[in-house]
Amino acid sequence: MAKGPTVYHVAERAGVSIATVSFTFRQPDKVKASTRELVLAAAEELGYVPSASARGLARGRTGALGLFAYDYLLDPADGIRGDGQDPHEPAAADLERRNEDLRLFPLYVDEVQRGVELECWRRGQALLVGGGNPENNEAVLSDIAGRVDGLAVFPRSVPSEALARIARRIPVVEISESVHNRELDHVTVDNVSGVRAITEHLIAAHGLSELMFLGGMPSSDNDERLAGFLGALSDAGLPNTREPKYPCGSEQSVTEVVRAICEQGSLPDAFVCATDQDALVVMDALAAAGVNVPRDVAVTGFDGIAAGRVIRPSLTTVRQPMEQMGRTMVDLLLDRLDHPDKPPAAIRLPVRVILRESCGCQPG
Amino acid sequence: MAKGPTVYHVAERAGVSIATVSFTFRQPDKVKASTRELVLAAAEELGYVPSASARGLARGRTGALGLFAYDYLLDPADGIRGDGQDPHEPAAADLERRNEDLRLFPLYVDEVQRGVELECWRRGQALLVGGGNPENNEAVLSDIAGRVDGLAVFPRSVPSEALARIARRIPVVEISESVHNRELDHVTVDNVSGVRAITEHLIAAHGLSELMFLGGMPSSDNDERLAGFLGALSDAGLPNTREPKYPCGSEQSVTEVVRAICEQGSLPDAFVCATDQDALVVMDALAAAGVNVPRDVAVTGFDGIAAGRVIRPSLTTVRQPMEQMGRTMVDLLLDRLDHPDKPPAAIRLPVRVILRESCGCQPG
DNA sequence: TTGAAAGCGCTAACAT
DNA sequence: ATGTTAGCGCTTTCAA
Repeated sequence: MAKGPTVYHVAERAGVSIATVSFTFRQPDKVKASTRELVLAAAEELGYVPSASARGLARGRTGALGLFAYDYLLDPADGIRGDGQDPHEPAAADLERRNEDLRLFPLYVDEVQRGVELECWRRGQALLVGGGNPENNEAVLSDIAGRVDGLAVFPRSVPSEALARIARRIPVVEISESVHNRELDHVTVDNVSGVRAITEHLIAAHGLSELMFLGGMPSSDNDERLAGFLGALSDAGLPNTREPKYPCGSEQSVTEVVRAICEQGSLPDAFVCATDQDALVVMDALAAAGVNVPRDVAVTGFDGIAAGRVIRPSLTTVRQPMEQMGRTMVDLLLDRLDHPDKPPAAIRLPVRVILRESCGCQPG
Repeated sequence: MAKGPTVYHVAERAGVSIATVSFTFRQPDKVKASTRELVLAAAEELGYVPSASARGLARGRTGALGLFAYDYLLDPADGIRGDGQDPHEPAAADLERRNEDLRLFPLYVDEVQRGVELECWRRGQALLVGGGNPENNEAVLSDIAGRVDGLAVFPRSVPSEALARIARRIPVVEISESVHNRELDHVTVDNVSGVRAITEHLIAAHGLSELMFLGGMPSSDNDERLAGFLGALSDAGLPNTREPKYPCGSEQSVTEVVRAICEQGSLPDAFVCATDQDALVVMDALAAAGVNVPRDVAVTGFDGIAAGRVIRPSLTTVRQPMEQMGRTMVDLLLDRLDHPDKPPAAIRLPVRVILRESCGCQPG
């Protein structure tokens, strides 16, 4: 029992060759029914479980895909735990609070991951998941890379040199961030139309005119969202009066921006945020400043994370088809395996505006 | 580029033997510094990524662990999608609604999974995740089994014969459900103390006396929780007036039980529920019947899922250390690999009562 | 329809 | 300190 039965054991037991055992499992029709029964029975009795390592080696394919995501709970600054003590007692207070704050809902990443999982299982692929803090990032990543036929990654979850290296060996698909690496396959959403539509809604349905785009690190997604915003403004003949305030880098947090605006008493009519998480932060900051949403100012997000449905006021947003994006990543990977030489694909999925309370609507 | 560089290529390029290449990666100290540089450089230039299949085969260990969980979104009854149509357009309305209902928060499974992930990455183990609907369950499961050194499973996520078979070959650890299979390692929590404590709280702090235990499928966890409940009652000298009403099987849903009670106008002082999810259902049913919590009746849960913090009234519950449970599963697995002959372990982790609004307390 | 045999890429004795 | 070599368990021609 130490080492587990192999094809050899099964073959011996069934009185056939190892090739026949292999055939029985991979191409059951190629063996006579009676032989098949024999082999299957032997395998059953022995508790035979094929070794994926051996199979992978022999076939040159592992039959597994990988997913690598950053862990938004692990702050790069302070690593995975508060102290290096007992690995099982995470610096409780601190970590707990973080969990309370951030882990409330399935976020963007989780929902995409779910899509990846479901599609992998459906297509008979094993799925390896990786992640973690920047310290062991690369180790985990290249370990995974050696185990899979293709890799799905979230942007920035891994240094781009490491990614490039891996992409030389196996197909890699990146979600969003379409500009980042033009050699890779990508799946994105229609950021421009989404933000354009939600902005138009604010203007047309609520008669708002002084809108401010806010949030996020610069990224190609956010650039596109901003473009959609500006497009809607100009279509409506409105000036972008808040021009200097959009995508703020890390040196100026969203919270601080909002606080400053509140203190100056110079609220816009609406904050059009680059992501739902930004919008949540904005709403928190507004609440802290005693500003009422949507009465005093409207707020919109982008993503459609679950939290937006639950908070009060509920968040008007642009929903990305996250599960489908995950599934599409798997599609692309599997497709790429069969067609290594196709030009890089950039699938762009549609989005949907979801009107809730934070813009001033009163959803049913 | 088609097949990717191997040790042989690296060795040739660096002008050393393949063994030296191997050593360079596995035991860097065993090779002269200069040689090491040489090899590393060659590997870098070639874009070498070690094949985990080959390594696994040679070493007799894959270096990966598996996690298998049921997917609570996939109803066994109707499978993964409403129609068998386009795999990318899940029967939208239906699936969406489910997501709205169930996918609001990270549930028990998610939080445990998170612990497993973090611990795996920390310990340098790759992680394979499996799940899915009952149809491809077994296929996915045995596929995973062939790829890993050990497997963590949620109870009932897989037929027990299949599990037994796998357990013959690799260590398997089950979370909770300690009675189910006594050969396997288990990690559980102190269900009895938890429910006892929360029940005592209802009695002592709120002066309630007619309590009703409710919910869940029968399971060893729920049995223990019920035992804690009954223990607290008898300690307090209270009769279990609601005896016939506890763990209701599938033939009588929790919702129906609550509705019936409301219609009869025979509310107890409190519903002590077997899980948070049961408690949420109970609270929904009560709300639908116009019953106010906690004024008319108190409700408590068990688990400590995030949703309980967010709903109103917030849910008084017993929190399981879910992340830690996941980490512990990994511990057990890794430990078992080194000590195959140790007797089966059953780690029981402590729980914590969390007082919130649904019992009548006024937290924070 | 089945068997024989040559690898797949790497590790780990064992030699040198 | 490094090289030689024999597998690890399976797939897959090619023969029989």
